[in-house]
Amino acid sequence: MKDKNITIIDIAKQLGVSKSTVSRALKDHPDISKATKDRVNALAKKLKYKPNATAISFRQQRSRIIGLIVPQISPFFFPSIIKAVEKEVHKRGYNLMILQSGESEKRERDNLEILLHNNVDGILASVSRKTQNFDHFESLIEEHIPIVFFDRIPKNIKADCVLIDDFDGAYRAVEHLIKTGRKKISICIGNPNLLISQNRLEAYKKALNDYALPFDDNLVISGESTLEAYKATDDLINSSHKTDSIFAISDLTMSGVMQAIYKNNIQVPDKIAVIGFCESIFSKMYQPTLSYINPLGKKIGKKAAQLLLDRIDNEESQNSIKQILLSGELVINGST
Amino acid sequence: MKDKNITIIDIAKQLGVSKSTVSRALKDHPDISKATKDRVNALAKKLKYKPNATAISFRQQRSRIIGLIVPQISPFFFPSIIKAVEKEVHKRGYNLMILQSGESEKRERDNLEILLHNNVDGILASVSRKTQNFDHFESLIEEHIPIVFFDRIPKNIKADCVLIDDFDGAYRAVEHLIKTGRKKISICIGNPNLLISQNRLEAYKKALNDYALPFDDNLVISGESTLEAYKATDDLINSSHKTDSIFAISDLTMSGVMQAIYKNNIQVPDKIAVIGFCESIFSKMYQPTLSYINPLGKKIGKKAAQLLLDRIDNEESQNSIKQILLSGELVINGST
DNA sequence: ACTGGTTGCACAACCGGTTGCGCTTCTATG
DNA sequence: CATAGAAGCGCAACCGGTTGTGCAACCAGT
Repeated sequence: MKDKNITIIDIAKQLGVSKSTVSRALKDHPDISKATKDRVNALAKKLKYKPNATAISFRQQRSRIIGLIVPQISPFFFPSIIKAVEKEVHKRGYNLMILQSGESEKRERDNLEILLHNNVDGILASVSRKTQNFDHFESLIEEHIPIVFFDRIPKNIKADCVLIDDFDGAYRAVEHLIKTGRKKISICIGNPNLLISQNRLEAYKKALNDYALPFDDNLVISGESTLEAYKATDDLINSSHKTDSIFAISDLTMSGVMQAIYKNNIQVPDKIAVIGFCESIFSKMYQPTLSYINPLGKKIGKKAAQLLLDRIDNEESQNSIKQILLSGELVINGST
Repeated sequence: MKDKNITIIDIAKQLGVSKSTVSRALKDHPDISKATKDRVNALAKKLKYKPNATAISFRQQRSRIIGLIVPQISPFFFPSIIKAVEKEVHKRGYNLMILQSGESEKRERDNLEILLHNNVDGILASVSRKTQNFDHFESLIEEHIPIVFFDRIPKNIKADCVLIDDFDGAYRAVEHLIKTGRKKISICIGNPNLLISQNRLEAYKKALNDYALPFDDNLVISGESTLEAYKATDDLINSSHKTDSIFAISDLTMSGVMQAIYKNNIQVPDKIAVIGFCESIFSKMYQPTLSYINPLGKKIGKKAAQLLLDRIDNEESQNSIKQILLSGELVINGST
């Protein structure tokens, strides 16, 4: 039970003016004399008046809240996205309501409901891995609720999207391995159904092909979780396929790969080189520090937020749908 | 620009009843006949009526939003806290607005302002490392805004708190090292000004004392960041002090410690045993997997949310201030 | 003195629900 | 048959700002 807040009515009464005058005085409206404005501002300050955001949201029919749906807050590059989104959004006078789907389609739908109930002015979303049916997002678009997808986007969606250029990044990672003399390059993908796995695998194939290296199905392993990636890598290492390098397409798979490497006491990069597609912070958690393609969470967050806010703020010229591809950065460290 | 939403007035008009009747029908008020309720509910469903949460917040003078302030979303156990808080809060019909202070006192104050502007019904907070002056929190308490602190709490604050039992956990970690035969036990703390560092260091001293081991200042190292912890550990390893085990009091220091260990090619646990005070997921990122005290983010989040919601929902019996200590769990893995 | 324009403010509607109160109409009871 | 009470619904105020409109007071120009 909070104490009652000061309202413009309190100020109006004490000053013997109407509440509309107070309202306009506070917003420096030209209709109000300087003398009145000064009196109002002085009293407002004295009483520690805080405008009631709920009342304003209600009146304006806009909450100045942006909804953000992510699969998970934590692993691994979402935090940097969130940070960037938060910064951009605050800069333009909005706030953020962050919800996690936990990779569940049901919770994703529930979260969308929550955001709508809270009258968010727009939504930023990265879809859950398990979501198969995207009609909850499609109906938002039909209702013209501004929405921008990032990183994990629904198939064939008619909305703004901001993406890592998976293909480009993966290609450069593999190319880097090739250029440092590797011949039996493995790739550890995540869930094969994810677009991200597919794209990065395609790039891997293309790079091999471009450099005239054979594609060997045995060198493609997959693990949806760290543990699965660990097992798959362990199997690969102890198989007859003699890989000389591994490209791990995500933080989670990377973690699994490195565990297997430690377990088997493999020299990196002498015996096997490793390159990831991960956040810089994780590359530093291993020895030697890992080479990686940085997925640039910060850039994604900033760009996605900008697209959304532009769409909200400028009501016109919104017919064009923008799909933005951001290129990851290749950082070379001790593992290659 | 979103499409206009259906309101109870739309329903009322179509049905030829007043909006108060619609409102009551929707909430199953006894004054309304079953026939009318059925008609209202049917039409509401047909039109996909969604109550306007902003209007309700405004009228009820409560937002059903809980504000959550954390230093950072990511490293390392905040995600599990957030997840638990989110779950608890949703269960009781509230939503979460998450803000990060980024370990900055200014942003912590700004975030508090944002939450107040958004009329949150209560606040969960873990304070920034750099915050020295807590009057922004104290004035909240004076205004009787429900608030619960967790993990990092202001000194001498008169509010509910939920804490890890640092002392207990650290004691058990050191005790475990002692019982496995270590004699020259080091501790790597974070910022020495933090309560967490101080408490865990005290426990370390007490455990040594209880088991009749001498305290040696040279075995206490500190690193506020991973890099600093790395350097401090590296120095220690290459010094004459011959430590046989290290207790790292946080995820960040742990990461630094392990990097130094890898760099110096030290056998774990043969030459140096390592134990952390970290999330389970991080213990698995090293080889051998690390023994650790689990700070139980999930429990903290749940408990903190429950305390806050209880305080919000039951208006009475709120005079007592609760300070809750949760014990971490000792998990023994390959590193000790 | 009359007109036209400007200045500075008040009034009231409005946003979408909630809720106390009061008004019918119908039923039951003495 | 009169009347008390209940059932079912409408009216209007209210939450705290914002904003279109109206209008009095004043000034300058003719």
